[in-house]
Amino acid sequence: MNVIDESGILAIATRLQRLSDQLRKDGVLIYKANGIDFEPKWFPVIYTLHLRSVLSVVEIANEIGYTHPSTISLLKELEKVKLIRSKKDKTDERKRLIQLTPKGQELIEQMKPVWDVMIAALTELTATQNNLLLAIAEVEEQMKRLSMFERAKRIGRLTN
Amino acid sequence: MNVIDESGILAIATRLQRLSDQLRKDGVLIYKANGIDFEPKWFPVIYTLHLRSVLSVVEIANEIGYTHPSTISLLKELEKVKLIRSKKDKTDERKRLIQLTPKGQELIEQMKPVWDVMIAALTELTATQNNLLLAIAEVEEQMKRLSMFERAKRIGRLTN
DNA sequence: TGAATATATGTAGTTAACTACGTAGTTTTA
DNA sequence: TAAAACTACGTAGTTAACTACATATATTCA
Repeated sequence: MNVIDESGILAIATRLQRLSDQLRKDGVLIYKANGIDFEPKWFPVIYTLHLRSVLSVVEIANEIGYTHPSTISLLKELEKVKLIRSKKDKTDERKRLIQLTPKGQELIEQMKPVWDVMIAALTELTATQNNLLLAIAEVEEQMKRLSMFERAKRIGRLTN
Repeated sequence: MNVIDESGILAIATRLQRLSDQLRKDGVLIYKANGIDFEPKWFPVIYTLHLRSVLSVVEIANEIGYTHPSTISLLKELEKVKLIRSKKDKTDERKRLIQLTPKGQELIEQMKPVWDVMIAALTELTATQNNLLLAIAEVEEQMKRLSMFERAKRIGRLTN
């Protein structure tokens, strides 16, 4: 992938995605090597419920930064493997309240030492001159102030 | 997305992907605002052909770091909108040689000033304390030396 | 030189996110 | 207090990458 590396910042979206994919694939391998039946894509939901215990579908979606349909399909999977369960909110019939099952809580306890190993491996990987995690946070912050599109408009004085 | 931001490095794959998506979406808007009919996902192929002029399917796939089936589907789209064309390699009948059409070359000339604006906007966005592009390159380099999985094995002394 | 292996391309099906749209409750307001 | 607007959830269909498999041509080697 010479050309993409050399094209510099224009291909940054491609490179971000590729890096994300690679890390996620390694995540799968690490869980598997530890005998844990868990997919990295479930992490945001499970971790959120670990911290907040009972949340509605949309609350989870907001916490993890996904759309609610994406969240619903994750929740369906997690319900199927019995890591979470849900019940109607009695005070607001529109809402479905989600929480971990005992099995889900046990799995989290099993995963905690694996998470520690992952944190260590990731910290090692990203402890370079320019820290990736900090760089992401900084760029997210910059984008909150003014998106790439807004910046391009300003720079290029677009009519639109 | 409070929880994900707070969960730190464990959710780094999720955050990388989200950032990539946002940048790509803004890319679409910027092309559109400049009256250019171009999708950011086409960039790697088009930019590669711009630099190398004639390549086979697999050569392009390697340059852009995608699998060849993904590359084939991009090439199909690009052929449909007549930005590229292909012909059989006479010395090796297995190969299909791909190149830009005149329309493709014209479009590149049209896009160049837009690319400059994008480069400026992205440079502005990522010129923070920890430079995102450099951080990516550094992590890619680290992963080439030893993947996250290998590091986790070493750290956790896994049996597998 | 023919059999085995390797390479190039292609197809089918999967995945994990998305957008667009619909419905049912809840809240606000005229 | 009925209509309008909003909120929560769900479904259907799309997208952009992937893996697995199939086939045709080229190369290597016994």
